[in-house]
Amino acid sequence: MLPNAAPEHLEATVRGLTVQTVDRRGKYLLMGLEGDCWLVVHRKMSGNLLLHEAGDAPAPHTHFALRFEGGAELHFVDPRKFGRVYLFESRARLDAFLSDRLGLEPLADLTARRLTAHIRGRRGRLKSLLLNQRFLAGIGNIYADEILWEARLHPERAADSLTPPERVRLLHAARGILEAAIERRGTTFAGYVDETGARGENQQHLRAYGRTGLPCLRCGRPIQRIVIAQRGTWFCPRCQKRGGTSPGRR
DNA sequence: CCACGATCCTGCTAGC
DNA sequence: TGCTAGCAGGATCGTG
Repeated sequence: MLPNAAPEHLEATVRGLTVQTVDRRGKYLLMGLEGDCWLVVHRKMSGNLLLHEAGDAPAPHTHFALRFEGGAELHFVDPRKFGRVYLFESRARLDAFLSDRLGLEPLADLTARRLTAHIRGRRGRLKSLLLNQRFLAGIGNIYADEILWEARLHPERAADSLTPPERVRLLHAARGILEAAIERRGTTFAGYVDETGARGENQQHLRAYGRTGLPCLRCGRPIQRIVIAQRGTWFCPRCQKRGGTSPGRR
């Protein structure tokens, strides 16, 4: 789980340094330590970061822990072992890593003008594009489906075929879905919990993801499941027409 | 630029 | 009840 640092090197480098900042870029958690040193965590599919008291027995599948002065410990628990912890020894190297992988932040950088410029020449399907972290950073399978449902856009629409009003709908849906999910402290399906072990609430508000056969909450038509880019994809075949115009319009 | 499949892992569950 | 195949919130790489 340490792709860019040997465990001994990471431990020796980080030991004794104060955590000065905690931030996020896409799905990467950024811990800024003294001396321009950066610990970066990606939870991938099954990782959880849990705050423990010193001496608490680590949960099964605990692969990494930081012990702080005063006795708190931050444990990285990840059954599937897809999660990763990176060490960067300067902000410049961290930024190079991030900018290689991540596009615009939907909650910070996204404007209609930038979306328009960014989407030009993208002939792939909307769903695939939303999952592409180099396009927009931080959107995963659940929120991609929720965003497209909210925007009333078919997941297989060619991205560069969107009209200006459709792009505005996509932009507003991306912001709105992510803001609401954050407000509800995340979406807990299999095991996601926050650092205190608390589950999110957003799974109670999903309108497309996982709702095969259940009535669309806008029009009543059953939600349909297809597969795009090897990922389950849920949408309303009436509200999210391939061609564009949908019943909620006008 | 894009689609697809394989890959890294373990846990859960639907179906037999 | 017990077994097993298939699937899962992600990202990367190779092939075409």
